[in-house]
Amino acid sequence: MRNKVFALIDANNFYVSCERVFNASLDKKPTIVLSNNDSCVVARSNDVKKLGVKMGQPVFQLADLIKEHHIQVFSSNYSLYADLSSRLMTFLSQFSPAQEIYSIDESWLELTDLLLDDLTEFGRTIKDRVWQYTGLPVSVSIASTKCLCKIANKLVKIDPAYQGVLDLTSLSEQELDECLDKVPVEDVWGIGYKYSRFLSNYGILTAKQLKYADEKWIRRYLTVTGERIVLELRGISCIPLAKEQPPKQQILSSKTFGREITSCEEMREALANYVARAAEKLREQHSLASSLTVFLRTSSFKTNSEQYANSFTLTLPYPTAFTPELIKYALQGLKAIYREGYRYYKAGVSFTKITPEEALQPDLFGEFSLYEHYRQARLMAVVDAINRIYGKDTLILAIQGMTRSWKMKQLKLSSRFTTQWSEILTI
DNA sequence: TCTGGGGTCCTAGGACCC
DNA sequence: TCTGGGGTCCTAGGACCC
Repeated sequence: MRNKVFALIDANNFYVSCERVFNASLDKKPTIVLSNNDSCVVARSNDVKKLGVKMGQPVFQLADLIKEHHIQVFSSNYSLYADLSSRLMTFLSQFSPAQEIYSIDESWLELTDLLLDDLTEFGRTIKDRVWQYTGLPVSVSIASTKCLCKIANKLVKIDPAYQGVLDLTSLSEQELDECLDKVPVEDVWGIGYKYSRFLSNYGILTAKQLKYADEKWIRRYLTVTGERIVLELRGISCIPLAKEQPPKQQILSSKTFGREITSCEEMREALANYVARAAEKLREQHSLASSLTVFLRTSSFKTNSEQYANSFTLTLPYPTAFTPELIKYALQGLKAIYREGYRYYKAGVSFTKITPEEALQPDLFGEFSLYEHYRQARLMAVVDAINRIYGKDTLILAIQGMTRSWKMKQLKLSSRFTTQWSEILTI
């Protein structure tokens, strides 16, 4: 059997690069993008990385640095990033019939059957064309397994000599091992904080050492996923390309509030909004949910005030994606766990036991009526269509509230250049 | 003052079945 | 004396990812 060939295309500093697409003045300026509520750093330009700013670092710790280096600061503009991501993925799909969209800024292409004789050249073509057509800088890494692609991706970002493209399939086994020796074990895809600490206790510190570890021993302590990583490092492909996106088995909507919530009224309003958002996602993938979990918590960073966290799971009498129904049950769950006297900073809702809408089982004896179900589905389809065309939250339920003073902070938001006519770039 | 959000996979253990 | 063997399904918890 012929060895497989995969390419991983990964956008560099994706959120920062998105901000730069429509704002050329940012090109040479150090720039960061913040998480929800403008709290943590989630994307950094290269010069900011060099200043030692860490992924996930709270921005309040950086006040001096931002002033000193004139760092440009942006709130997360997900409408913009999602749209540019979709352009990028569509553009990449022309380079191979087999594509897996892995995250908002990463895509795999399988190149096994393409019979390319110069893979590095092919990688350069992808990189240059993406830049030309989307304005996004990407790195391309090519290898015989997905795990090795991820390794190549680390190397390509460390060493500018590769100029953004690295093909590991052209290397001899010995050259490959030299590369693996440069990668710390915690940078291997699938090895997180706990596993890397465990492995280093046994003297396994690099990707190369993991490659030559006893796979049976690894399986015992790192389960079958660990064994797969070892085999993938040896060039045996165990993680196939996932072309189809299976429907989600869990849909979650949760946020920290812009300020702490202390009244049940506001909590009900916030929760209703989270349910509405999650229900939209549910309908987007044509699914129904039959289980719902509500959770809330106080801030664990506030050590001086009393802590409380709880969750409540309900099983619904029948699967549904009807927002008013889901809100009704979520509020029942909330009633069971809400306690007066705490300062809540986060809440959310999660749907599980998700089934496709066409697999709906009519209930002979219960309160469920198929006729009612279709009426509800049509109503939601109209609401979703209106919100899609005229902007989200054009139509909402009264309980979702008009002021939403608890909403998250986004003080440094750029324009939604590509998805809102009113915010289109003017020259 | 201030600390993200949304997912997946795997395993162990309990309940239950014939 | 001696109390089976082989399964499935579900959930919680722990690991990981971007």
